[in-house]
Formats: sequence, structure tokens, C-alpha cells
Amino acid sequence: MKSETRREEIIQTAAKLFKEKGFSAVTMRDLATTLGIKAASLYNHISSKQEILKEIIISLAEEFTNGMEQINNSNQSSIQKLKDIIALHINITSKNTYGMASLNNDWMHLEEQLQYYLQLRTNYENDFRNILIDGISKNEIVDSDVETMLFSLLSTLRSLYLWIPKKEDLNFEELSENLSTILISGINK
Amino acid sequence: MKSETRREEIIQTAAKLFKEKGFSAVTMRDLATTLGIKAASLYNHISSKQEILKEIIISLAEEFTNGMEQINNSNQSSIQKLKDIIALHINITSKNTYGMASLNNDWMHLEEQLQYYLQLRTNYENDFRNILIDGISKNEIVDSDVETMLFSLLSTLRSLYLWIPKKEDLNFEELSENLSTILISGINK
DNA sequence: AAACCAAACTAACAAGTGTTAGTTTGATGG
DNA sequence: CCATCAAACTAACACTTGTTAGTTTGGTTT
Repeated sequence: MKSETRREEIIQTAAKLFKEKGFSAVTMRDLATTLGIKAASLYNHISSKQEILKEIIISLAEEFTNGMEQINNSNQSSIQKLKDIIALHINITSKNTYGMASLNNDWMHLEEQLQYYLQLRTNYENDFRNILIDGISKNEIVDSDVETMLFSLLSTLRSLYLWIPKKEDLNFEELSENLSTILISGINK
Repeated sequence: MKSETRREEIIQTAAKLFKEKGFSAVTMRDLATTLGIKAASLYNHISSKQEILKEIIISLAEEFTNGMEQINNSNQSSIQKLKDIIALHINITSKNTYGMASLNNDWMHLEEQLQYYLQLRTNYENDFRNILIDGISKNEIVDSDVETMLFSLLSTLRSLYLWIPKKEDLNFEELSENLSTILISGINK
């Protein structure tokens, strides 16, 4: 059995470099040097640079899809569903801030998997939007412009990868609570 | 006098391509082809690929710095200052959504100007933070975690470049009002 | 008609790109 | 002790990269 751990190591190191400089600016020689080997040696573990990107992005996108499915199948208030989505983002992002950078910034360099990725993203946004619409109809959420709310929430959640690494000793519960309060109740007194 | 308009045209076209694929993935031949000329011809107007990036990013960063200075020198409530910042972002972003993509995603590829850019960004964030702190001490803003509020607001404002182009016939006033309400008062009822 | 000049062109460069082929190394288990 | 095999290596490839040098084009001004 070919060792999976070395392959994972390569992919994680790649994700770290991709976060710093972006997929296109990272060369296979950069990646190899960081790992202390020669570029050609990488190909004992992965089949192409593309494949690395695919592994990073698609697995994360599927994690989000699964998380959203769980939340949507639960019988909770719309507000509680939103809180669960916030926790989902914090959870996935804190486990892989490097990968989240690629998901956000390098998805356009996917090739065969681009359509699949876009499908997952569209579905995710639709599910998110429907939760908001449902919340409005049930009088839990203010009847403001849905697209503006969706955009604002998603922007913050998608940027977590930039912010979480700056927090020393992340307290998951605390951050989740703080962020939920701010996103749901606003900042004014 | 060398025509400035052709140079501007090149820079704007570059910004558009940089938004689609990122700075590193756009070649000078890509840029030239889009403009209907040969790559070497670009160098009659600009001196390097780097220079194009610098022009795009630094001018925008300075616009934000100037805007923030205006707002901070005004005698207004903290909440009104926040509303002004939101309007500032919408204003600058809607005039140049392409450039804002580079500002957000390609700043790390600045070379000589990297330190200057980081300085402007740090100052901007400090000014923003101080407005929040001031608002809390004056009881205008809820006494929640300042960093979380700052992060949430900035994330949304920095993502506007992705969202504004999707809105057909942007109503500046309406968007500014909607977004202010959602960011300041939240979404719950 | 001549001079000028912005703006295009052709041709070429040195360096860097992802990737392949074939080989060596060194630890592990029969 | 030998066979195995993951994982490294060297060497090379075809192609792409940003950029330079020198030249041509075609419209405007003198």
C-alpha cells in the first residue's frame, strides 16, 4: 500500500504555499524545496499540479455540502439554522485555513472539476438563501433585501480563513457565539 | 505628450484579466491579445507587468486612505462614520470592481511597494478600529468583541467587488442604506 | 513634401515552467 | 542475505514566460 501520509503532507504544504502566493505563482520547484526534495520526486506521490488543487478544493466543497444537508434536514428555527451554518464555517475553516484560501481564490483554475465545483457552490448558496426566505416568512428574520443579507453573511463567513489564524488559542464556542450575535443582532445599541 | 488614454486602457484591461484569473496567471501575451496587439507593443506604454499591478493597487489604496481621513476629520457620531465608511467602499468599488479584485487578492505580488501598501492597510484598519472603540465608549455601539466586529464589517466591505457587478442597474443610495441597516442592526426581528 | 512621433510590428533572448524517463538509495520482511 | 519497494535522485524535454532591440506604419504638423 502506497503511503497516504506523504501524499497528504505534500497536499497540505501545497495548500500553505497556495494561500501565501496563489496557485499560479507557486511552482512545483517551490513546493519541492519547501518539502526538502526535488521537483521530480513529487510525481511519485501526485500525478499533476492540477490534481493537488482538485484535492484541496473539492474535498472542502463537499464538506460544506454535507454540512448544509445536515442542517437543512434538522427541524429547527431559521435563526438556529443560521447559527449552525456559522458554526459549520468556523469548524471547517479552523481545521484547514490554508485550503480555504484556495477554495476562495483559486477555484477558477480547476479544469475538469470546475463545473462540478460551481454546481456545489450554487446549490450551497441556494440552500442558504432559502433559509433566509423561510425565516422572513416565519417572521424570525427582518424583511430586508434577501440578496444583501445573503451577500453580507457569506462574505464574512468566507473570509474566516484570513482571520482565524490571527487569533491565538481559538476558543471555538466563544467565537461562534460572538460572531452569531454580531451577524444576527448587529452592532448598534 | 504621450497619450495617457492608451496606457489607461491597458491598465484597465489588465485589471479585468487579473480579476478573472489572478495576476500570476495572466501573461503579457494574454493581455496583448485581449487588446488586439502583440505583447512587445505593450512596452511602448508601460515599463513592466509589475508596474501595471502597482498602478492598479496603490491608487485604490490611496483613495481609501483619503476617504478615511475625510470621515475621521468630520464631527459625526460613530454610527454615522460607519455609514460613511460603508458608502465609501460602495463608491470606490462600484467605480472599479476589477481593480478591487487585485487589491484584495494580488497585493502580495507587489514588490517595491509592498511595504507602503501594508502601511496604508494597517493605518486604515487602525482608524476603523478606533471608530468602533470610540462608539463603544460613547454607548452608540454594543460592547461586543471589537476584533470580531471589525473583521465582520471589513470582510463584507472588501467582498463588494464580487457582488456589485452582479446587480443590474446599481442604485447607490438604496444599496448603501440596505447594507448599513443590515450591518448595523443585524438581520433578526 | 518633409519631419515628426505615437504606436504598432518582427525577432529573439535567457530564464523558468510542468512533466517524463530512467536510476539510485535505504529500510523492511521473508 | 536477498528481494522488494516507497521515495528519493539526475538529466532532460518541449514550451511558456517577461522583456529588449530595432524596425515599420500611418496620421498630424510644419
